[in-house]
Amino acid sequence: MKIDDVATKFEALGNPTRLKIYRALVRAGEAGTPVGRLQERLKIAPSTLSHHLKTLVTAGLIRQVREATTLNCHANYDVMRGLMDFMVAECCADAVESKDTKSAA
Amino acid sequence: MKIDDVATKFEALGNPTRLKIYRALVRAGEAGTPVGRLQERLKIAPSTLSHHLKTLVTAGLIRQVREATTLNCHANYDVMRGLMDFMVAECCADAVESKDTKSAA
DNA sequence: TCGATCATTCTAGTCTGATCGAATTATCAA
DNA sequence: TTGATAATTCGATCAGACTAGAATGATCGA
Repeated sequence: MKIDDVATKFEALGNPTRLKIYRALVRAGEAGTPVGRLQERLKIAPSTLSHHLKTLVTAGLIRQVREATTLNCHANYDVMRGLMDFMVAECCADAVESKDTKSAA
Repeated sequence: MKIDDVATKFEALGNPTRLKIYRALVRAGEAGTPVGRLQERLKIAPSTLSHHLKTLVTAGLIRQVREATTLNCHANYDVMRGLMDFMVAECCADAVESKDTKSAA
């Protein structure tokens, strides 16, 4: 994952409202959550919610699947894993080593 | 870590320039990197760099230690670890399970 | 087709963030 | 103290983000 892509995803997660949406979707697991239910639970104006969902979809963090009249939203776990990998591999190789050294000392 | 704090940290990492700064600091390890060296390596205007560093410090992602005339910048590895923990514990418990189930199937 | 529900898009207002040049503060060497 | 270097703060501009009400599009039951 390129660093600009990572930044885009972090930016998407950097808004409190969007982070709550994302967390709700991740917790929902494979079943996902319809837009309407998110709206009820998080008490967000529909237009605002839709705006944030679009941002999350564009960032690749979630996807939406139409099921009859409702739109079901799912977290993209692979992308989340990619972010974690970036934090660990691209960033934290030295960090972990340093930390271990420190802890051991 | 509260969800708003997490959002603040993600937001800080959500700017490409800041993410590059942060990555450079994480890679620098315990030794850290002076502001001036960051400025040389990343080719950012001093005032812009200072602005972003302030944001990272405020978010708690890095800290600065004065050493004579230079300011040495360090990544806060504990905070990074806290972010990872949030992703895993607050978010991904179901995700990992679902993934394993899927992979096994 | 009509009506109802679900969700998005449009439009607009407000606000915050990114950037950089210029001026300022801080530290040290001589 | 003076001069030099390091870094921040100030001031201004510009672009983009957040929010939400109103209007529109999509889907299905009757």
